[in-house]
Amino acid sequence: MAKDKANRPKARLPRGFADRTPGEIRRVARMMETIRQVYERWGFEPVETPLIEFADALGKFLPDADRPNEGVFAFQDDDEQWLSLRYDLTAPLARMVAENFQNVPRPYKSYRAGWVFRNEKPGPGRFRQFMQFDADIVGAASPLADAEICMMAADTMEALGFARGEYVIRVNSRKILDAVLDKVLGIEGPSEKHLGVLRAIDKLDRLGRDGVYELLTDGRKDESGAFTDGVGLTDLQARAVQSLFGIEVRVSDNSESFEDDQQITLEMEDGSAQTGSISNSDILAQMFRVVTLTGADPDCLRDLFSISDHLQASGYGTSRVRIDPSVVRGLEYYTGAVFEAELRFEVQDEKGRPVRFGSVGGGGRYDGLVGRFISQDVPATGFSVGVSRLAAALAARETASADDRGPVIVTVMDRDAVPAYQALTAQLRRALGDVPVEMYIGDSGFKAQMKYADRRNAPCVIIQGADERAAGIVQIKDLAAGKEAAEAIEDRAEWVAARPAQVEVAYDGADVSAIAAKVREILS
RNA sequence: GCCGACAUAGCUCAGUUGGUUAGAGCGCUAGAUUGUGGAUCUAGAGGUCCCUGGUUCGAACCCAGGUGUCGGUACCA
Repeated sequence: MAKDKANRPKARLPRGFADRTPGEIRRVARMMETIRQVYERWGFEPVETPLIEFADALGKFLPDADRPNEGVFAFQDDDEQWLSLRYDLTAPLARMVAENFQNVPRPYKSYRAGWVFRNEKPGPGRFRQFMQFDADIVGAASPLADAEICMMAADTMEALGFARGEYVIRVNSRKILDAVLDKVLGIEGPSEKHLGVLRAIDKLDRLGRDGVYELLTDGRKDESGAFTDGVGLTDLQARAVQSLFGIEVRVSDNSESFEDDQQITLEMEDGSAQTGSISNSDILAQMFRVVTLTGADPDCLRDLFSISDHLQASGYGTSRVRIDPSVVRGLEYYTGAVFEAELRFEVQDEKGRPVRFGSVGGGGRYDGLVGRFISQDVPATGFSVGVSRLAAALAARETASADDRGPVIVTVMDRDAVPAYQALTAQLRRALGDVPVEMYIGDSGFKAQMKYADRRNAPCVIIQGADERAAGIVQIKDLAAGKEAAEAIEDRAEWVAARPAQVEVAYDGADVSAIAAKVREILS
């Protein structure tokens, strides 16, 4: 025990990191297995890379950069080379493919899961260590690959238990953004303004259309009074940008079903709304109209038209994968299609406030990433599931799930009989298969053992004292049923005498079948 | 990084225009109950009142600086 209060370390966790509970761990493990099965069925194969890479292999933060620790956890090896904890699973894959370029089949379809780390300010539901589950196709330039990723993402969401309409995979293309911005801004290629516009659009869901307009023009003051610089577009330019990216596609309130080509509402920049049966082709037609109005080359829409066709051919309509011009994402390395998996339902947190989970995954085409390492262009596209956020969403929907359940506990009434309890525990464990069973191994009395069982969330406890042993029986107490009965407790003496939720079962010291049968009944 | 709020028991928080032994609820440990978690009653344990300095006869309270937490915002390859 630490007697020296002044100098003992404080038990604490760095911001943005979290301990994980039994329920979470089991839930995530089950989810990951589900995702894995979907990916395998689509013909993807597993591959794993380490948590640590050379810093220069991960991106723009080079060992000699001013602040090698900005955004990424980095440290120097004993040979002074900078190493980094990976911040996503895409950059390491690109490195791995480039390093083994001669040996991988192309197109190379692979998946991997693991912890990634970001050294940035955490927020609610955002951590500095979190789990991602990626699937990527390297070496396929065709929109077929993008369409496949989108469809598989939709399959994954449904396999995880999200009904059609509870989620949607939204798709857009960076090429359209690039082409239209070149025209509107009058600047070819990437620029400060260009980036600023994309960042502003990316905040549409949080700030709303007016907030985005402020960011596009003169800047915006947030609720704490801090000021964010605007991009400095003219009113005309800002409105031109919003005419394309401001097309909001939302499910109309009276839509009960989530069939394909459902009733949806298109809100136009001029404030009008058009409601009707709208398909991805309809959305594309709308985008085509706006693109040509800005004078941009409509060829930028080619990929999305192609993806739309492939989706339709495979029977994936707007209820699953929907083209949406407001998707921006991952600003730096995406070169074409971009995807985002969005949850469309709300849940309440423990304080009753509504929580929107929003984006739980995303990805896109990154044709330049592998090419950074070798003198060859290698097209690639992929998708990443934010496992931690998804798990939080699933947990918030479920109440008291089996994931939280503890073991059946054999209590120790008299210490002298421990060998008999051990025998009973071993027999029961064998008879119950995958149901966990344990004997109480602490030092406390019987009452404390019941508290322990309660805290472990045990489904039931096995009780055998001298009386029971003499009579050839054990008591089985159903803790959950007991808890329910306890709501009506008035007088303790009566309550204890009645022994609610407790049954006697025959046990001769060898045959646990009757006990096992009763336990199974309680578990079911 | 910028803006703001907050910092008292394990948790949620009260507190005094600056005054002596710093409180509540919940939780925890135990007793009432030789063998039953959750009800009730009782008792107990648990605090450098974030840190440092200043003002004062006297600071948990006022002032300054620091640190930390939370929220917003920016960045997010």
